[in-house]
Amino acid sequence: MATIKDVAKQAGVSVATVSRVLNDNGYVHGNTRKLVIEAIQQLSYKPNEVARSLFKKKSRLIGLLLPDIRNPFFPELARGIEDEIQEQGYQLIIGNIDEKYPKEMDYIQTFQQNNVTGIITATNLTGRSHYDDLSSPVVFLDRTFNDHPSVFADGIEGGRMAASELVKRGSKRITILKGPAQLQTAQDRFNGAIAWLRAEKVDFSVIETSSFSFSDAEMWAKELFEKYPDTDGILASNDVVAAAVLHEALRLGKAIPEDLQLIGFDDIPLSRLLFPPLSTIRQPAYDMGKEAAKLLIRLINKETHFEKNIRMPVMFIERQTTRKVEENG
Amino acid sequence: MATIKDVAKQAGVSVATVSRVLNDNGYVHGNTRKLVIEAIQQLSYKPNEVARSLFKKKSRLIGLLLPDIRNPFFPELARGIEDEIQEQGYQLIIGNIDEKYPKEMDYIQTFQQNNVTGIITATNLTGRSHYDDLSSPVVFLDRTFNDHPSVFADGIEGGRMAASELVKRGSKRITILKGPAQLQTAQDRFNGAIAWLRAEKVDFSVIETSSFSFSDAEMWAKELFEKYPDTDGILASNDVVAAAVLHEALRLGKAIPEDLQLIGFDDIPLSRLLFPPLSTIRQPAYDMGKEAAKLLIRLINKETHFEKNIRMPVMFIERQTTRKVEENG
DNA sequence: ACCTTCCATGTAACCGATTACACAATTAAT
DNA sequence: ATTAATTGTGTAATCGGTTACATGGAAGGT
Repeated sequence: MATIKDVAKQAGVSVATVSRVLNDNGYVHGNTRKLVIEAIQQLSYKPNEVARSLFKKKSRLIGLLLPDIRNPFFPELARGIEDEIQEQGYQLIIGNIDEKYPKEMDYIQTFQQNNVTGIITATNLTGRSHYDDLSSPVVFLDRTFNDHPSVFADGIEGGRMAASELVKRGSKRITILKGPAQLQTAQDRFNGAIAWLRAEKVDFSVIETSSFSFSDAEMWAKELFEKYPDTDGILASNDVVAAAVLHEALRLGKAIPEDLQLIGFDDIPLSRLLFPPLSTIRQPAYDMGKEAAKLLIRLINKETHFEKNIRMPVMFIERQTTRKVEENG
Repeated sequence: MATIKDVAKQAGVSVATVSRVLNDNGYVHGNTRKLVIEAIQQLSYKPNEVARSLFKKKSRLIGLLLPDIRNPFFPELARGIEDEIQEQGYQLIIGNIDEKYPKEMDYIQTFQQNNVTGIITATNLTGRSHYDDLSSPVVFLDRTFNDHPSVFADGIEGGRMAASELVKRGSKRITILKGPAQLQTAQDRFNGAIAWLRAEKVDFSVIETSSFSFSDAEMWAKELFEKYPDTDGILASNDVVAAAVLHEALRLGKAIPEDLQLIGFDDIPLSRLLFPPLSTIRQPAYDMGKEAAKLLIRLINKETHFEKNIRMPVMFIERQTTRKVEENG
């Protein structure tokens, strides 16, 4: 790889001049600039980002912290982020945390050692302020944390929407699968739903759950149909859980959506591939990623006067686990 | 952030000595070492990886090139890689290529500018040798390319296995969805299947396809059942395509697996969530990621005498789109 | 006692960029 | 014409590490 010195020699100028044309600052004579550009092309020179980063104390790297990229919601976020930052010349370093505090600390540490210029975190460990004394800006994605900048979907509205769509389509005895207690986003959905159901005086029951894993969800699905065999509308804590409920319902011979309606949450790619295709409350994951990236870049550029906490709209996606409004009970 | 100079001053030694204890090389007196270690802890000093990388011309970063992280097969690979390299203190930079050559070139460029110490690529652009003159080692994952180091699943055996399982369970008129022509892995599966079917003189037909996308697959599924309405065993080019076929078959009222058996390929997380859960040929994606990472690290460390082209075994995962062997034909 | 070898440590060059500062040449202003 | 401001370029310090080399003292061999 050619260095800035090689370019300088080739163009017959000093490295400072080369650097000036590279960064387009300071004074450079037109002819000199041409010579330098030619030299750069001839040597197909690309500046060494590491050297830059060392001097500037800022790289073009952005760190992304996720619970687990295998969870189908996160690739969407990651891709949204990447598409946005890539245009600005940034790169993504990812770290899977598995809800483990030491891993999170480790990654934050390493990110800093690598001079990352910003961090986006979608992890769920709360109550610790390990994000407070970082030199680089941090954006919280799919969660909020104190008054830190954040991008999140409107879970309360989502819960309300799910409940009302179910009732509007004729369900009378709703069962809600309450998501993990430590996840604010899951609680928002739950609270949004029960607030609406109470206000509307609709009968409902609750099954407590503690994870989003499919195999756990299979158990809760069984529990659900044992405890509340005559429920006719289920609000799952997310789409993976909804898939498990759907399985169990079909296994029990329930007609969906005729006997039983079901709404998930997230709209992961899987949801439309289920049978019947799952009605769900969509979080715009890809766009949330994009927004988080935009927000982060604004923070990096020290812009002012922009919204630092972005609530993204959710949307009811009507598929075939809910009935048509016309045919409601 | 404290620097090595701060540590040196605090411990009353030179930076060289600090560096020696950090890297555990050269001579350092026991007492001096203790002083340095204390200073490091007091200042909670962490070496700046950027400075290291600049001098060594090698970072602790590994580049990963993928078609699209949203495709459910790739998060598994990525996670396998990450778990392996993370133990060795490496970080992952990811790039989504979308099968676009300029994007691939861009990322390779940027990786080099960042001194990545190795690259793992799971992209599908062939016929160009843009990997030939890189200074860092490259591992091809889920594909092979000339004699470059690679990790891949045994597609030929997978195709053979899928065909034979279908026939063993009673299917007589097989239809094969032939995957995209430019993907070697897809062709291997196809060739493995038809070779076996021909040898066994089993009747089969072929539907040509050109992508792995679900919406395209919905069309091919329709085409399939129009052209070959009496097929009783389908071999899909992967699990996403299988999901589309499953939808169409259920829509047409086929009894699965009684009237029609179906086998996918990959075993993505979705597959067990389909209804009925999909029988498939499993590629050990997570382990393939791990193996690729191990292989890359061996190359980085310039080890010798190890296998540079690793063929991973595939496995038939029996779920409910195939019949039991006992109840066959 | 003298020479060699091993230890222990420090000084300074180096990695490849950016930029403060110095200086010369040109242009503008009075 | 003289001074001031602008333009163009180079030298060298700097970022934070690693390591080649130099140096000096202690230990070992004859």
